[in-house]
Amino acid sequence: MASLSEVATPHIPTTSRGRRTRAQLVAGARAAFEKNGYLETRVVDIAAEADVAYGTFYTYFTSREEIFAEVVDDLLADFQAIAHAEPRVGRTPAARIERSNRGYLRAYRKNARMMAVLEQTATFSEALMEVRRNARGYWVERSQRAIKQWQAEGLVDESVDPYYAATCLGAMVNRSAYVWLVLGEPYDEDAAVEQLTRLYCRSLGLPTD
Amino acid sequence: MASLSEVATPHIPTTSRGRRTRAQLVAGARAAFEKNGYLETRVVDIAAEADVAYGTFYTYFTSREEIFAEVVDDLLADFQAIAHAEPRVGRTPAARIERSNRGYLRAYRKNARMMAVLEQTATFSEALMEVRRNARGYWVERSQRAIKQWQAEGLVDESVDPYYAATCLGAMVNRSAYVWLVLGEPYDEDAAVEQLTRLYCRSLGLPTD
Amino acid sequence: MASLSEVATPHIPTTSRGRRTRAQLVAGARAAFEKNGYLETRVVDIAAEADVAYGTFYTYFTSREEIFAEVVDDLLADFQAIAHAEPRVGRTPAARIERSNRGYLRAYRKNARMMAVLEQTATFSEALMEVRRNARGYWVERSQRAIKQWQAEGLVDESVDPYYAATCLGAMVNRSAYVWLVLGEPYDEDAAVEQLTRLYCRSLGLPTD
Amino acid sequence: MASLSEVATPHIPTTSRGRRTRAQLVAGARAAFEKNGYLETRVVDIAAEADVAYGTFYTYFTSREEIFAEVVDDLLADFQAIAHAEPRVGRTPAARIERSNRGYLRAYRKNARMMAVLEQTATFSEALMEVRRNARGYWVERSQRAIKQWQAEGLVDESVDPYYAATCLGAMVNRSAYVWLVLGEPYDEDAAVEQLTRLYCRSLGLPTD
DNA sequence: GATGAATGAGGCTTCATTCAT
DNA sequence: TATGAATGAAGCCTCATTCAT
Repeated sequence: MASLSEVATPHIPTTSRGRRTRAQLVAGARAAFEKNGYLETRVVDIAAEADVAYGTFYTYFTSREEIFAEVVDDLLADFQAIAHAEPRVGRTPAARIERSNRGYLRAYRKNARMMAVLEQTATFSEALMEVRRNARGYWVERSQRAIKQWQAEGLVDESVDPYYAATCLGAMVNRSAYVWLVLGEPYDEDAAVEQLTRLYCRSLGLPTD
Repeated sequence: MASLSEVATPHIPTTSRGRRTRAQLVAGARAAFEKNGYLETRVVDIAAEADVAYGTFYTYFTSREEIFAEVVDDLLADFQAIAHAEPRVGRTPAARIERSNRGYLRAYRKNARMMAVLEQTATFSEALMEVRRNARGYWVERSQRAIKQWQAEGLVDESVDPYYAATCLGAMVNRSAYVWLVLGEPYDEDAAVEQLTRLYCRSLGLPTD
Repeated sequence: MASLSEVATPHIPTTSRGRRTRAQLVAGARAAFEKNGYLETRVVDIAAEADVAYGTFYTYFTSREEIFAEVVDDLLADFQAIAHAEPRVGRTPAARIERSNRGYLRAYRKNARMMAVLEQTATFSEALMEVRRNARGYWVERSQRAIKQWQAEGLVDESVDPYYAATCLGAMVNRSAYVWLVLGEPYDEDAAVEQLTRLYCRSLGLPTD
Repeated sequence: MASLSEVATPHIPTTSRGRRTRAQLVAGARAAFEKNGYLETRVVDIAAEADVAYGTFYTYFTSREEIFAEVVDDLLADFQAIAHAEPRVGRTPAARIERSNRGYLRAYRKNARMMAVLEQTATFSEALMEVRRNARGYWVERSQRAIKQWQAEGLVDESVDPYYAATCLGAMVNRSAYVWLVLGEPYDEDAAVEQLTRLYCRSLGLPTD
């Protein structure tokens, strides 16, 4: 997954004081974005959250876009880390699917506010649309490969198109997480994982164990 | 479904000339929103698209948000109309599900640009979030009732939770449409409907006919 | 002489009220530039001098540069008009030179403050340097042609190089005007014209009448 | 001629390291001013050119204006030195005038970039206007004395006003140098000196040798 | 002394909304 | 009713100067 902030060239501090200030700004930016969304966040809000003067923001970043890119990079890295931290508890397809779903929901829940902001920005920023596209591509690609593998093993019948299945089931998990964790529809994590996994497996004709 | 613009009290023209101008503005607004998204659309753009003077906008609307509400009302009405215009070709669950999915995709495709804009605005406007919540509620409610009915008829087993299933499968259809029609991922409508329906049915344990 | 504002595309008002406001802005800009120089003139100063709101400036101009270009165009037109309004009182070279010098000094005096501002801006703006270059070229070209003519008539000897003479004598008149009318060195217009003309004629070997 | 920086009280370094740093700053300032003009030169540019840290600038100078004053002092000293380094090759008025003109053009050429910057700053800084006024006064005063002397010797007739003549001919030389060396109009130094001197002498009625 | 980070005042521009014709 | 001009609040960015290490 490409880094969003790769192209950006923010000022890199030399001193430890500078490193501290820069980190404060990134943390402050995340707090501000989570509190007010991207659109309603002003540079002055970021500076206030970071507890530095207005002008200090521009010592390290040239725009709100630039610091946002860095916050998103951190977000995605954290998302991946949490999602993949789930313990492997079985080797059956259902176990793998459940593990993936649980990791996804957990990572989403831990970063729900920023995921909402990312979802927001992806609707008007071409660059962030690309970021989301890449993130989606990553999950869809993984699923597609697994489905093909299961078809090769005779576990999934050939009437299933791996591309459509991966896209649709990915959409299901991603959007369900949004509905529960951003829109705030009622849910229980265990039940959600269980039902998501059941629907996922049965739609492919896989045993639910 | 509540109308977004119910609360607003827009100026209602008495003369036919006024009605024409007002209609031009609504059409111009939709064109402008579709072209540039909500955020990048200025009142001046709407007036220009409508081919009326800047100030005329405020003869009929008090704000950009107000005219947007009206555009969204029209959008949702059109969406419903198209979605429900699908011919009933069978009485089996699979036939009903396919009809619903096909109607949804068709309606989405016909209004894809505005759906993208609605998706955008729903990320920062509480009122529009409510509109989307209602639209979602409508589809989920319908599905939930159908699933319960199928369970009563013994077609769907009791391990399926109607609320989660309706939520997740609704998310699947809604998000897949977004991925294909807004993000532009490749798809073929017939194949998409067929696969969506297959996944939908099998996840519930329904025959795909 | 090319117009500086040719490329600019300012908003052209439709109504008479708009025309009045725009004219107020141009007049206010000139007043502000004359009072504080180009560098110390803020958009807010121009708006204040024009007695309009801050934002109104941007209804007609996109920047301080743009309105300045228009003020300079007006300045140069006025300069030319005044300089050429001198009555023709004789046909001898000395009479023509005196007439030119008197016209130049008079036009300079009537526009001295803006000439100072133009001189200032020409030191850092490539576009305005070009304007000044053109204005200079106009006068030098005229002189050069006259000198060649006088050489052809045997009034000026061949040791004079028309290009250098026109350049140097143009520099003399132009800079003397600056010294007297911008720097404020003491001078009397009649004496200045008389002495300038004397030096000019004698340097070329022309009779001073 | 008064020194521009006389009133200022810059920090005078005690150590040799300090002296070196200070000298680097002055050299860097000149380089920066010549590169970008006064207005576009930032303190950070000066520090960068001098290869010292940003804050070090303020160890030795209190402002951009202060270091500029010092650069200008150096400039004028160098100008004088070069202008006066011309060998005395004759005692006739024409020889003295030619020597002065040649020295002026040579000194101007060697310092053309900074002369342009000085010309720029003199349009908005009262202090630098004074500096230029003094420099001008120096040359005009010298010429005026010479003309009076020549009048006493019967070499220049009484119709010439020494003040006007010195002012105008000084303006001619000064502005011609600017036109050639700052504006970049084509010129050849020998021809320029020759023609300037010819015009200068003949305007006063002096033999050109 | 030298360094590089922190500060915040100042000026610019946009554009939703109001107003005069 | 239609028009298009006028308004000014809000947010952005720069950079001279000050400060902590």
